Amino acid sequence: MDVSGPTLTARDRSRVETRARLLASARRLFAGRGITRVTTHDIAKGAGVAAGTFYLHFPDKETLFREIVHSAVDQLRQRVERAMGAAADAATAARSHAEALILFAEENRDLVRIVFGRDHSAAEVESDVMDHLAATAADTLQRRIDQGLLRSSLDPCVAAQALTGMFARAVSWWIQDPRRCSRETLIETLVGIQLGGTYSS
Amino acid sequence: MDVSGPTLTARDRSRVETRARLLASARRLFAGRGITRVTTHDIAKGAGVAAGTFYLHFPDKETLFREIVHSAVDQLRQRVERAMGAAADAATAARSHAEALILFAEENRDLVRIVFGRDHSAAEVESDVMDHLAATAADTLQRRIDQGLLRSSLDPCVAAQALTGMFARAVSWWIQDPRRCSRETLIETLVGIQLGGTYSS
Amino acid sequence: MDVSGPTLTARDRSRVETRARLLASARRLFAGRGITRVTTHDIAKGAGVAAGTFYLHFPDKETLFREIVHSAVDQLRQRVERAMGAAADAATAARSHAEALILFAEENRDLVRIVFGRDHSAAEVESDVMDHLAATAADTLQRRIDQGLLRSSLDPCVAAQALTGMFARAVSWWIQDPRRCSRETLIETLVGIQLGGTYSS
Amino acid sequence: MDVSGPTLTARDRSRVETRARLLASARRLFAGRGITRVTTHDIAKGAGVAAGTFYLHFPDKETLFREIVHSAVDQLRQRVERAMGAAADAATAARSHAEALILFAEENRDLVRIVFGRDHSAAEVESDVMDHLAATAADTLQRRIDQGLLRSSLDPCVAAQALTGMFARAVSWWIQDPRRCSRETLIETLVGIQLGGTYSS
DNA sequence: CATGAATGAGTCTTCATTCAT
DNA sequence: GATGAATGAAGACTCATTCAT
Repeated sequence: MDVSGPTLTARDRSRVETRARLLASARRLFAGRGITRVTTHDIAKGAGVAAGTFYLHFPDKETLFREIVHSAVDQLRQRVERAMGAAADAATAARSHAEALILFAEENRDLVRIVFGRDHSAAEVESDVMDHLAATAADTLQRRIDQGLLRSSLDPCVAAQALTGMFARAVSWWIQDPRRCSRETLIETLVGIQLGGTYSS
Repeated sequence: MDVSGPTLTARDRSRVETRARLLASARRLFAGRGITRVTTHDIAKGAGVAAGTFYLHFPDKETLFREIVHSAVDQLRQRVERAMGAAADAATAARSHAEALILFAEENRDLVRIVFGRDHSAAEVESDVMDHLAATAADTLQRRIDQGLLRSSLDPCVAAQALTGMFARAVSWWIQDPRRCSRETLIETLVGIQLGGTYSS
Repeated sequence: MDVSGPTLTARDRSRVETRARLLASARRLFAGRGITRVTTHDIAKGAGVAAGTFYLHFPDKETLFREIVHSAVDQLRQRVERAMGAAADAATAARSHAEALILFAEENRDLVRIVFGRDHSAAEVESDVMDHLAATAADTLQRRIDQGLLRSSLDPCVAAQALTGMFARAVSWWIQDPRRCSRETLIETLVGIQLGGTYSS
Repeated sequence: MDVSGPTLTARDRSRVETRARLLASARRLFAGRGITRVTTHDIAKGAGVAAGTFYLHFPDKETLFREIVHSAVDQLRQRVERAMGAAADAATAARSHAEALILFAEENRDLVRIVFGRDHSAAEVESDVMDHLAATAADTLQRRIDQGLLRSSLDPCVAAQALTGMFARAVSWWIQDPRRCSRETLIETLVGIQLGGTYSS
């Protein structure tokens, strides 16, 4: 298959593989025990390498965790963009957005639990993620304002924070135990609030 | 032996005072450095007592922190109840609710920052607070459903999580730096979303 | 004996004792293995206390070592001052000085070996000691210049460095193995150089 | 297979060059940070070779350092011998000796600082150097005794240690900051002590 | 010869918690 | 009740050294 020449030497491949195994080991352990209760030694052992090897690939546990989360956030953004790009009207867009978000959460339950769960030793990383998501949301809302789609009484920055908080909380609450309500109910409610608020008109 | 009232009272008073000083010392230090970077020794020293005394009043740092937060949450609930009880209609109630929340946050900036800020070593406590607030919100929403005030497409549990997440995020974002927007803008937007969603009708 | 009241409580006494035992343990271990090959754990164990106790008394190994050395240097200075104060003329003073130095070295062989020996992980501490001794020597020489006792072709600063280096090297060489020459020979030679140089007139 | 001369020579040359670059890299780094704070990785990287290559040329850091120092000491000895060989009388010899020493120190400031400076992680190497220099000095002094040039009250071994210590300390003190006194003053004082001691006759 | 990824023993340091006084 | 010295488990991180390629 890979006939593109020696882009990766055997050594490079091994390096990349070790790194990947450390990443996988960390993700697995973090999901099970939370970040603080996992040591760099645990991660190395879980990856089948020596303790020192960890530091050949990551400066510390925090940085490794950031990398895991950031790559996930990147994926999420791509998904959401693709989902919303295809939407014809506001209602469809809101629904696509919610569906993409929830699907992603289902496919990355471990990560959502680590980042938003009770033992979020995730600390600053959760903040970074939220800031990032909120910033993206603010951009989107600004565009809607320009298109006259947003209610004029809303401030885009505040609304971005509000919606980000709303989704993060609702989705992570649901993913904690998906039996809490049907996926459809979750989507309906989240989309409903966006489209018409909470009060019956 | 010594069964005389005053002595016991004096003892009790001193006990209560020591406890209060520990609480105050902890709150002050937590606000400045975040929970993980404050040791029980720091708290004791800040309260002017010996290290061991801490354990005469609290089993551990976590419990002490819980107590600080829980008493604050209690206050908050009383305020919100009082504020909303006086409201005539849905719009007024939503506004009163938002105002009470924001006023409380302003009066307890330290605490909000500790619980919801970047370095939320608050960990599980934030979760507890959110769960508590969401449960209260769910009750309120259920009552509104019974009164036919809530949109029928909304699930009260999901909506409660969503609104709690929305407020927590928006208010803690604003309190981090109140120059980010005027208090009025914040209130308008949060109330606006509840009353009519984000899209212009 | 100690009827001066409770200047030291039992607790203080225990604290002081622990500290003293750590100091003694360190000195013993340093002499045997050199500083770098002694860990704080070793010192604690040697003193019969737990590892953490070390840090209750000293911020680190280096500081502990400095304290050992500085108190010894203080003693040395007192001895030398006393010895030279009683001297009538230059020749007597030089001899008293050398004798005091050598006596001190004999009584503190361990320390001399640690500070000036082969494995002087003593590092900066040796430098500090030498700087200190040289500064003291410079003062003494300056006084002699004022009294017209010193040869006019000598710079007191340079001479202070030279004499300090001379004594440190010769004495630590001898203390390494006192059978290398008799104490009298050592003294004679060191005093002789000071009084008349190395060449026969 | 390849037994042709030139190839082998090229190989050898590359081997010699790699070795030289490691030596140069080490010397540069040692001067800047002191020995302990330079790792074998640093040295290899500074020489533009891989970490493992280091061990193809030197068994360890210590040995490499010894080599640097020993070659310098060899140079020094040659210089001093040449300088003193030409001297007609004792006074001239002493002056030539001092001048050669100081000139060498000026040309090898880095090395002097590493070996004798504050952070002499040089450890045992300084001792070796001093022992070597002292042994050489002892030989010289013995020869002078045989010629009747040395004061009879001096023991050549002790005097050798004393003079070695004197020069090492004074010269390294001066080289640390040559503005401390003029080169002439330094020479005058060191020669003066050798020729007539410290006291005015 | 050179490479550089991997090794893993070795240390320092922190801090919640206990307990004799 | 208060004290504060002592405890000791726990974890992060370094770096000389090896060895398969």
